[in-house]
Amino acid sequence: MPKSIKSSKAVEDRFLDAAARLFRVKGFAATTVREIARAARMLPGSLHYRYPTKDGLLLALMKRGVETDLAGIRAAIRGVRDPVERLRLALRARLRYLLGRDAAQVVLFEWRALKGPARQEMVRLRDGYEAFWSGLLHEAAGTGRFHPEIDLRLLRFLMFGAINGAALWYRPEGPRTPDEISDAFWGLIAYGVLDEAHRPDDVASALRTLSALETRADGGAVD
Amino acid sequence: MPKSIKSSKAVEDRFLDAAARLFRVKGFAATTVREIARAARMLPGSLHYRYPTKDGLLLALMKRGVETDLAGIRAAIRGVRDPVERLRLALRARLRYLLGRDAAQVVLFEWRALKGPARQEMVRLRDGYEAFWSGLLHEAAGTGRFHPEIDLRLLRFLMFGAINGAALWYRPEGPRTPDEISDAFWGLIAYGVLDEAHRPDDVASALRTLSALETRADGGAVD
Amino acid sequence: MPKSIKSSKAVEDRFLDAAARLFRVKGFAATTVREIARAARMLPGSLHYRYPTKDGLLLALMKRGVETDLAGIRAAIRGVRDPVERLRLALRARLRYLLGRDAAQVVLFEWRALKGPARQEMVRLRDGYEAFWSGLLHEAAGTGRFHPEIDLRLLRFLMFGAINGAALWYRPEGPRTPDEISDAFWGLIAYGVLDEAHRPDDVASALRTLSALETRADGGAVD
Amino acid sequence: MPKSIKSSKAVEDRFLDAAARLFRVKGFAATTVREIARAARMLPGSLHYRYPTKDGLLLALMKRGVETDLAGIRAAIRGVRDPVERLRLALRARLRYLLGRDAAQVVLFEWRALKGPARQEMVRLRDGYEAFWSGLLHEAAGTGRFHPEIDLRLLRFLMFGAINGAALWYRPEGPRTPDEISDAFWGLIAYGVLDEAHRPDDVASALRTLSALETRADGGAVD
DNA sequence: CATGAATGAGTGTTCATTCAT
DNA sequence: GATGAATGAACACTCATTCAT
Repeated sequence: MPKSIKSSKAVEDRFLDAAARLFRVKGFAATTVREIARAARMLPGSLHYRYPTKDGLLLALMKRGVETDLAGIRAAIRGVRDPVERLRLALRARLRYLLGRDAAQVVLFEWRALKGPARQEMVRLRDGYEAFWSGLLHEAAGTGRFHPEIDLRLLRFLMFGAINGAALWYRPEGPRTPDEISDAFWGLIAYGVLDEAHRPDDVASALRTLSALETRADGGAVD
Repeated sequence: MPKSIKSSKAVEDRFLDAAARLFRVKGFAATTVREIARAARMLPGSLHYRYPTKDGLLLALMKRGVETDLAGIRAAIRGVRDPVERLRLALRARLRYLLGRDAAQVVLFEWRALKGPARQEMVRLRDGYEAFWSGLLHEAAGTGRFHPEIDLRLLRFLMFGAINGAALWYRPEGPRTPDEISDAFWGLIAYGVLDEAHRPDDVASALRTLSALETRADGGAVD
Repeated sequence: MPKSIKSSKAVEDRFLDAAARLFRVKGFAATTVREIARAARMLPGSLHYRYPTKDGLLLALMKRGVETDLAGIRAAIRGVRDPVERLRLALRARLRYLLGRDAAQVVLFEWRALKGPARQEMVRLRDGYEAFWSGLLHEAAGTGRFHPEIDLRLLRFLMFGAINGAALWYRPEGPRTPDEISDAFWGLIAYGVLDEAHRPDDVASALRTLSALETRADGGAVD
Repeated sequence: MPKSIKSSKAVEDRFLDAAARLFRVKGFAATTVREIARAARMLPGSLHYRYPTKDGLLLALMKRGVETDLAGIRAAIRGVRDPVERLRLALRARLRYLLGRDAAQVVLFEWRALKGPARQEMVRLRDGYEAFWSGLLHEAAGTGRFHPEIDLRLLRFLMFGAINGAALWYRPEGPRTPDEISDAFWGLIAYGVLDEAHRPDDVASALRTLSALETRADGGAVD
């Protein structure tokens, strides 16, 4: 029954899309299932038929979000060899996805709403995602073109903080495309703010940070 | 009656402290006023006596957060002349506040929950805060030690994204103090990731971004 | 087509058996049609094909219960002439049915759930059943071996109360078979608890009760 | 605050009385909390303020029922010495309570609705109640006026089955008072149905039943 | 000032029933 | 005959807010 499978998938997507938009705009807790159903042009009972609980809907949304995100990034760097360039392109894909899909922002801000097993599954998902980025960073650093003193884990947090933060201020009608913003961030991170003429003699020591890695309370360290 | 004023202030602080902690852990919408009252060892009726609405409580919390934050930053840079150093110290103070107390973290993600006048007041509060940082950045850039092509607004977003993001991953038992994290971020931003030997000849063009400023949908642009 | 009739009957029995068990364990109102369908290894739609309403299912269950019960009792007393012995054997058959299958227990407590026409039909069913027992009792009393002062309607209630009550405390793994329990009840009812040496002189007056029959609110009196 | 305590107790009683009546007429599962609140002339939220869950309301109702029942029975037999007469008076009190208050019947039929800890507490309550009756029966048998072959546990089930069953057929407008019904039952149980002239020679063997006591699945045997 | 009982609109969820396939 | 997706009214329960004391 290609018809029924197709329509079933389409119905689920309608629910997930509607939920993603509302969760992004109003937040998970402030969004009612009735609003989601109405936005999907269905009735509350029908939503419950597919997703028995509101938490389950959020989890399904987040899963789809992470998968789509990773797929987009992998496609963006496919065939590119230079690890530093791969990092730049990955950042581009990430920001493009973050600003283009509602689900991505939901993943960022609403994971506190999940409890118990659903939360654990989300943590697992996120750890996998972070591990992927750790890999990209290690490969880029492995070229020898990075200052050797740089703490890659803090660098990852810096990059992600900047990129994710864009979800809070970006407006589609603004003057820059996501790609331009991403490249600008990358430029700042790669080359620094200070003119070369005004740098201290020993940049290395300024970049040096503690080497011990903290251990994460909710799972092992990725980096 | 300094006594009564003091005790009144203390009671309000108990409510705000309790609310700050709960909002951070569970989110604004997922926290009930009964929980806040119980955490402050009061009864729901008493909470409503001080803060007639839940939105009002969030707004008061945000106001206190911005004031405390700004006071900490101003104290940190008092007497320091060099604008670049002032920027570094301000970042330190900001992260110290963000990681040390619960209060302001709620500002980052929960303002979506506010509606109508409360939301407008929140936007005004945030705009004032951002204007302060814009001032710091312009002064630093005014030294001539920044690459002239840098978009200060994007730089502010980069810095704030990184700093605010730390609220999501920082653990007090981790290996670094807030000051160390802040300095490390500043080091990366100031000097860049790439070794000087591997930079392109024309860093300026890589840093150049569009000059037009986007207009903010929810208020005027600050920068 | 004896085949299709047979299979149709078998399917209906699967539904009724599943419903009987669940109604006994959880009660009528607390049992969902989905649970019944699942227990019968069918889907909700299929259950509704046979029994369009949940009330109808309960009614069908009750009908089957009364029919099976009466058939068992009739078989047990077939060929026995002595009306008192017929009464003892009927009690045995009744308890055997009640404890052996789930079906009829639901009749005892769940008819409150029915409304309107279904409830009237249930009352009719029950009245017919009670009329059968009234006949048995009148025949036994007609032998002249009963104390003449005994109110046969109250005696019927006593017997039924004891027998039906067994459905609430009986455990198959207990020390007595249903037949033993029934005979023990019959022994107590027939011969009394008090030793003959300790009876009052005038047992008759102690047994005498009012002769007027109450009228039933939900239908005519059977006895 | 005698006022508030008194009114608080009165409000709780209003809820319990309303719930008892509705549970008796429609059953626990078929009664909505809105109906209970309306019957108590309160709003749903107010009911929830006193009884956070519907199950808790049922449990409170049952507790009050058992306590009131026992208190009535104890008052009825106070000062009476003859154990057989005490038994007769206890049965009277029990039936009077059962037919006079809605709560009692709820205890009889709705305990299946309780789950987990609430169910265990109910079982404990019921065991205590049954133990009280066991005591009455043993004392009566201890007079030597009972047939020695009688199984007291089965006798208890017989008595309770008859008495409890009355809840299902009794109508206040009927021809007999609860006391008359109770005495009639007691007469039948005490002296038996069969006229002395028609008894078999060996009543003892007819009354004899197995001596081993079954163990209860949900707790120890009381008798 | 502080309380806590009461409110009632609204929430996530349930479930008997319908019906196109 | 059988299916299972869809329905929507109803459910138990929540909770910000009110207000008499």
